Amino acid sequence: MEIPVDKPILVTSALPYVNGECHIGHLRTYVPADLYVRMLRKMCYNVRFICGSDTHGTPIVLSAEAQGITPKAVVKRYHEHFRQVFKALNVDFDYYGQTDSESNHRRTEEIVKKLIENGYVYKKITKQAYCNTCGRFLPDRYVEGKCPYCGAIARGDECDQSCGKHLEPGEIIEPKCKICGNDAVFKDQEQFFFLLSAFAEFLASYLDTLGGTLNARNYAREWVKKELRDWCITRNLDWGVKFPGRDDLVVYVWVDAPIGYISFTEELLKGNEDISWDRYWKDDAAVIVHFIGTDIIYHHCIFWPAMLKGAGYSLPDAVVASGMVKINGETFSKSRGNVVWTTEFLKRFHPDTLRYYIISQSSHTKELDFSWNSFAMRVNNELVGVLGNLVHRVLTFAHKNFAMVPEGDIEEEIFVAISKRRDEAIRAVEEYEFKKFVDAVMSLADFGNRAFHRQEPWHLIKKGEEGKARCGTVIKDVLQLLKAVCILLEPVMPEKMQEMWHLIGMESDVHSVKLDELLVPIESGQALVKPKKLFRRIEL
RNA sequence: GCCGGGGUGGCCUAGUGGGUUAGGGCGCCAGACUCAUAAUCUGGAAGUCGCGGGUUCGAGCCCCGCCCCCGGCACCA
Repeated sequence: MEIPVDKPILVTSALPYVNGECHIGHLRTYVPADLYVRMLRKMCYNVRFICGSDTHGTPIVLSAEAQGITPKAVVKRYHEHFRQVFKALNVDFDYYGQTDSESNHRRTEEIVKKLIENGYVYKKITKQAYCNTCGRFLPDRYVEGKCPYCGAIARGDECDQSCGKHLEPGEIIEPKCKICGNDAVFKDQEQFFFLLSAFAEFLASYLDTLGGTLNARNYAREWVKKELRDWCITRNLDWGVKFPGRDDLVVYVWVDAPIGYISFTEELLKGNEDISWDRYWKDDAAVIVHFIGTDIIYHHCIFWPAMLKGAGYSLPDAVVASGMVKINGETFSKSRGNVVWTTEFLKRFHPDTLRYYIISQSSHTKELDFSWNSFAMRVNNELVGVLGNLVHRVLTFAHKNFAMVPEGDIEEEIFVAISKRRDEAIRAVEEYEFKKFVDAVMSLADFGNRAFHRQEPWHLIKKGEEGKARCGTVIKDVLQLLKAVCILLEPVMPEKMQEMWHLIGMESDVHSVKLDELLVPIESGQALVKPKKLFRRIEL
């Protein structure tokens, strides 16, 4: 998507559901979003980046009960955990909130009231499974019984193992509570529904204008082409945002979760005199980009825009959906131990190597198959072999023979090479092709190795003053390349590139350096220290 | 079943307004270099671009049929 230069941009990253620890699957969304934001800033856009914890819903309530603590305590614990993980990985949100905040309660109530006012919410009696033993109503996924069509064991809402038919509430035979295993009964319950069916036409045309990745639009179109069923937006729970006027009902978690995007914007901009939150969410004065995983496309491309439209809010401009992560070809599974926890990973390896791997291993919308072997290969071949080695060899050589950035002019071909890769990198980011982005930049380092080797400075240095002067030019050319690599790779590996920035004699903060610095010749005379190794080989 | 994505050398993969010898990476083989983290550089072998038809002077890219793989099929965070 081409980004309008004159508008501020709001980038959001999917809200982690805080009932468990962060695994590397989560990062597939956050790391590219962070890269995107850092790169846009280098391109001088006005960007704000927000996220927060998704705190409501049944799984958190159950998780709390299992641990004998309150939902609030569960939320607090994992909210803190995610904050720390993001900090460790340098996923640098301008604001990280949580959906149980007062302002999110308020904003959710306001939006639900508005939907009611506009005639998009209606009441309906439904059959709801109730477990007498647990003393609670059961969401469909916690009900198990026999399929009335084929007789196989089925979930409350769908015959998921056998015939695949959708089951209406109350249809399932011999319902049992999946939590305690005892019999469940169906009770009549008053629930509220969102008139999603009224938005079919709107959504069809909206999806045609939506930016972001193709997988998001295609997936959503499929639903719009079929019939859109109205959506039950209330639950019989205590934990959550109360449905207006009903103390016994909370809104479904997928109502208040995305509204977090709005309330976090409000919280971020509170007291900001230059711009207020409603410029983003009411006046259509900003570009809104959501980074999510393919598993929640439905909610972001169907429910969410319909809700916003129905309540009179601005619509998202782009939805960028990342593919799922697998481990050694298998789906994540906590029970089978097929999972890689982020904190465990970070005990062993530098966060930037993980960021690099996630970005470079596969195209953003495709599945990423993690393996320790492929991780080690990327680090050893690319970060150590190509980039780390180039930095180390040229700086060691320069330090020994010059001890500073040598005099001399930079060859024109260097600037040509940099400009070419810069353009490729910008195009890649605009297309959400983050692998292409990193590949384009790394090819500059590759270019550097070839140039250095071809000109054999280790021979030149032995050929008197003239040789030394030419040698200086070779080094300076490569340093210019490294400067460019550093700037362009900062969005991928912020910490390592800051280290490298200092190694090549730069004193500023590479995080705030803009793209126009790419073609500014590196200055001669700056002291060069004996380099330390930027990356270390991984032996498995 | 329906919808979407995909099937390109041992592995991963680029490549749609159809047009020079199908591009890159990993791995492999040979050689070079020695400034450098056994890193680097040069060269090489290896592909009937899922199958069968068709359109065209010409198709990985277009059309028809078929096979296979992956994901989704809703209130589940």
